[in-house]
Amino acid sequence: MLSERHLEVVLAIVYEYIKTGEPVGSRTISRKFLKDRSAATIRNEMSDLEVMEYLYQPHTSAGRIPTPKAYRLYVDAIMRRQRSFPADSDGWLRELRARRRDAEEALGYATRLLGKITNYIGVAALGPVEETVLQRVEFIRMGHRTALILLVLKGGLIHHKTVVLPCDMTQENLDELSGRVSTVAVGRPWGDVRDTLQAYVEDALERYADNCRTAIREMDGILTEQPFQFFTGGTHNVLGMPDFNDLGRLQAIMGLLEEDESIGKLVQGCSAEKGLCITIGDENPVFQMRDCSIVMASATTGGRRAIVGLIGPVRMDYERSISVLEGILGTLSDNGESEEGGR
Amino acid sequence: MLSERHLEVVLAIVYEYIKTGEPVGSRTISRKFLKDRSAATIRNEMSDLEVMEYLYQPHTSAGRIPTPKAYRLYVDAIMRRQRSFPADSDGWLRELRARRRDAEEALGYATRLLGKITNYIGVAALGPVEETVLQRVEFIRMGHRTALILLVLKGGLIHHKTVVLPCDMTQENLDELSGRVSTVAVGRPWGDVRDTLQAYVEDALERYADNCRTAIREMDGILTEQPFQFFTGGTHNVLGMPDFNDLGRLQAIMGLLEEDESIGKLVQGCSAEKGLCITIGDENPVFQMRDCSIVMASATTGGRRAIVGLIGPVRMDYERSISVLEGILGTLSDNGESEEGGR
DNA sequence: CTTAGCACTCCACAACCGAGAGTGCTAATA
DNA sequence: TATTAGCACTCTCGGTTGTGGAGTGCTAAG
Repeated sequence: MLSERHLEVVLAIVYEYIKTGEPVGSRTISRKFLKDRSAATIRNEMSDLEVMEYLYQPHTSAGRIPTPKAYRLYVDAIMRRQRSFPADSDGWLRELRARRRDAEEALGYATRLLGKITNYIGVAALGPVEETVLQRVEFIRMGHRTALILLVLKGGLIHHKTVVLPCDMTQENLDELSGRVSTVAVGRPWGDVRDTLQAYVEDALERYADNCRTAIREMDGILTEQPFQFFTGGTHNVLGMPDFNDLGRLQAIMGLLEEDESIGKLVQGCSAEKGLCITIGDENPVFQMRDCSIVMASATTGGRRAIVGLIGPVRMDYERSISVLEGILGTLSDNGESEEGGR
Repeated sequence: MLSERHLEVVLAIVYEYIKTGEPVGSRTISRKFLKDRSAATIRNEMSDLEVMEYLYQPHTSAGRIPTPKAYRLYVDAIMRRQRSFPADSDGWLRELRARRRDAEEALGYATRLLGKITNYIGVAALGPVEETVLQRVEFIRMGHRTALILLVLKGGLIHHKTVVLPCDMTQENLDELSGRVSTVAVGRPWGDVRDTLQAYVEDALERYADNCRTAIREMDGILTEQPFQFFTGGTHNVLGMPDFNDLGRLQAIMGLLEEDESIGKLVQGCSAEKGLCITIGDENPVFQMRDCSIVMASATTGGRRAIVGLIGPVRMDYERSISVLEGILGTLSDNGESEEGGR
């Protein structure tokens, strides 16, 4: 198995390779990290590590490059360490805090910020509100047989949708309808009242039964579907990187980041577990991203689950990425001020 | 000046260069376009065109490449021609039409669609509503001293903003306030009623004067600022293109497309004049876009001014781009069905 | 177990060369 | 006078060759 020194060597190689991007030779390790051992000794270790699939050589007589397996080792190691905020992003964090009121705007800004600070790609997914409690319901007549459904949720989130009703209604009728719906539905979780409401309108409002059914169906659609929203920022950052010199692959990646479903797939691994989550290279569910790693974490902002992350090359600076992400996340999340690791 | 044949030659060169991307030689022109003239004759013309700055050579003994000046000539020429819809995008247009109800969603989809069909970058800017007529005003209490301002405009556009008031108010007070504001402001252009409203609340509601002033100020902010919204789609399309082999420049371009102001600058040239508008290479106001051309046009969708465009390399297929853009725009714009050129 | 020494491998880079495409010029032609 | 054929010249592109350097694997000695 892995001896203590094997571990030292492989971690050193990952560290060095992340910094330089060049295959790492035995001399380098001997000179910079394990000063009391000669290059030849290191070479033997490296040879072992190669058969264990922690390293590989692009060709004989080149240095070694870490495999995803080695990165995993490295990442697990630094996850145990304590980190501190990067100092340079303080001003931006203030700016971010100012936008925290609107979750969508905040996440949009956060992704751009992540991109700017780290030079990787920032991504975010904003989930539905944790508990959907209606605060206000309005039906507004827009034209013949079309009405605007307007729902204000507790917490200030607003949903609206223009719908076509089976038959025309005056604004007065609609007001009456929204009044009745309000008395039943406002202040309680939607899940609890939906069926009650259904029964109630069937019973009391048989005059507009069709319209009511449509309206409630639409409301239910709005409130239970509540799709994730996705954000990206700084996609252009990875353009110059030597790790992405294959433009075809890079194009595939950029293409994915324009589709909501793909981003959804990427972050879904994180949605389960709490806290930081890192997928390296081909660990992640979309094969086009095999050259990328994703560092992500979840938070609650404005009562909604959010996943914020960074996409970079497998050879990304995980340590710094984690720090920055935690900084952003701390600022973003509902339990306010810096709450972890801080300086 | 430009003789008839000079023109023929330069147009042929642009046409051929757009198709192949290779410098065009005199033989090619003689063989494919001006069959009754020899290569030597064409060479003389080309020499003239070079001193007139319509063409240039990347090096001696290469063919000629058109300058922006030549592209301008070419574009002006094809603008005069009648075009027909590209047949292949019919299914997508139907899809687009289905989303026309919500201008924002429609434009988002339109840019992605443009990207997909043309393999260039789709952009769009959505302006403010032409006439801001309030249909409904609500103030909703969210917490101590914070309230949600909810404005429904004629046409179905919704604005909302959470504001902090100078002093706390009950929901009843807020309802009264919104009732009063509604009676004055609903159904008339905001510009006409703002001052009336101001005077009225000062007069009749001196009890909440501070709050009213804040509320009206915020409303005015929402309704008069009404910033443009911007959309992009298919940014990854240009990645493989040989015209953008300088990754540094490409990165600058992609960076710009993430900033709203930059896109604003790019489309502002179009906002003035009606109809189609093409900027070629360094004609456009942002120097980083000197390798790009933009084909754009404006429309009205959902009562709002929209500018939709395509960004491609200077060597883009203008003819096809224009066709596609017109197709999209026709589907998108308020006066409904295909209204120009169409098959 | 560790290390110095050495032969070997392979890449990266530069120099070189020839083929091909296209031009400019000149002199002949209609 | 406008057009064209012919020809020498230039420049790029692709392939080949050669060299320096970095790094390895192996062996034998400490």
